Amino acid sequence: MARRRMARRSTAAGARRLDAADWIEAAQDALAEGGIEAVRVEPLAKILAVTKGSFYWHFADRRALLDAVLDTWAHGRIAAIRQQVATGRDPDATLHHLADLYTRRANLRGLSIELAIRALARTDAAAARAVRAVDRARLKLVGALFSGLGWPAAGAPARAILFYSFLFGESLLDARTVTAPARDKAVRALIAPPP
Amino acid sequence: MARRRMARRSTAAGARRLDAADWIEAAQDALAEGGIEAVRVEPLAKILAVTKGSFYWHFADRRALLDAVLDTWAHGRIAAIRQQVATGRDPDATLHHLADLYTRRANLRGLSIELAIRALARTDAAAARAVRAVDRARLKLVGALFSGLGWPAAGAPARAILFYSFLFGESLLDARTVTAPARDKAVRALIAPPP
DNA sequence: TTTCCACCATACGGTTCCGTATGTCAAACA
DNA sequence: TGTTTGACATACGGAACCGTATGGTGGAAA
Repeated sequence: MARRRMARRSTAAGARRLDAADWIEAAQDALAEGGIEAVRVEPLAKILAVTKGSFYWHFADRRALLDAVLDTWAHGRIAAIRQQVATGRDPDATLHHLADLYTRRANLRGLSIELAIRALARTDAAAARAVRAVDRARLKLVGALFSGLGWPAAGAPARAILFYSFLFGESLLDARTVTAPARDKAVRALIAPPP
Repeated sequence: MARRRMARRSTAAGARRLDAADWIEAAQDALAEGGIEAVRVEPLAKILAVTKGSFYWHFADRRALLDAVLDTWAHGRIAAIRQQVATGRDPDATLHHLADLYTRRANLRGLSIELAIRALARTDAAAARAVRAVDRARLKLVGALFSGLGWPAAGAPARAILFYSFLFGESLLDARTVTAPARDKAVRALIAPPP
């Protein structure tokens, strides 16, 4: 439930008309809650309280919706990481904030979407492309943060890989087995300056 | 294609009869190559060159197959990690060997199955239980390896979490963006003894 | 040899979903 | 006010699957 730009156009009965963005947002919700196999045309239509006649007005087919979701996700994540590293905070605080977004479940919906897309990327070429674009941007920018922490040019990229791998990997481990103190300890070890 | 206990029973025409284990193995193949949505009764029957009449003889329903796959996977992974740490090698060599199994794609099929099951675990309770059992065993045993490397009792569990999070997370990143040298550098940093 | 049964084939009904074709209606427009 | 048109609803055909019911068969036991 991100921005709900309300009442852009509404009939007398208050029933809004939909556009492609509404379908994309509903698809992201389904992706977060049920994975890729929950992103289906007719169930989404039911959730949006319309029929699939609406869907096939806005999209050619289901594949077009998936591509739009991937495109929206990739552009959004790239814009987000650029914004995160441009806040003027020091690298240490920025990295801790980025880590919190995933490990502390500050953005559970975003995390679920990300994991679903990365799972899809193992078999879907378009998803793999979206992941590649996001990874390139993140590893570049986060690598610069580690450089700012004092890591040499030869070590910063590996540190950035370590950082992001941990964030995604940790969310795949059993949440009841990974205790919060151990997890936070791992995060601090990752963000620590070079010896 | 693990052990193909061949010709346990075969007809004159060479057409083997199947048992539940054959279906589980085929399901694992499908899981590795197409994710959970590829594990379907009729497509599997086609691959095994039988009809689904065979399937419903060995299993009550599709859910029973999934549960059997999860059970087989969990027991197999727990037995495997116990065997890995009991080889008599020093902790450093054992950890590097474990890391290679994932990061060097020495066991791509196993990795794909693992990721598919962990993705499923986000929405499926039985899969979550299987993941929990495996994580408990692995984190305990690998934590002991880090203790053997010299990490204190207060730091070894976090190190084990870091280790396994990295392995799974790294395989979710774009393979073309994560260079092999940077990846290996990250592995060495993870397995390094405490400062 | 006959019987038996594990294993599978065949056939079916039912559900869910995709995609298309076409009708409908309110709102913008002329 | 009549006409257009964007945004649906309705209805349909078809495919893919699930699960069941029941019949067939080959090999081992009796």
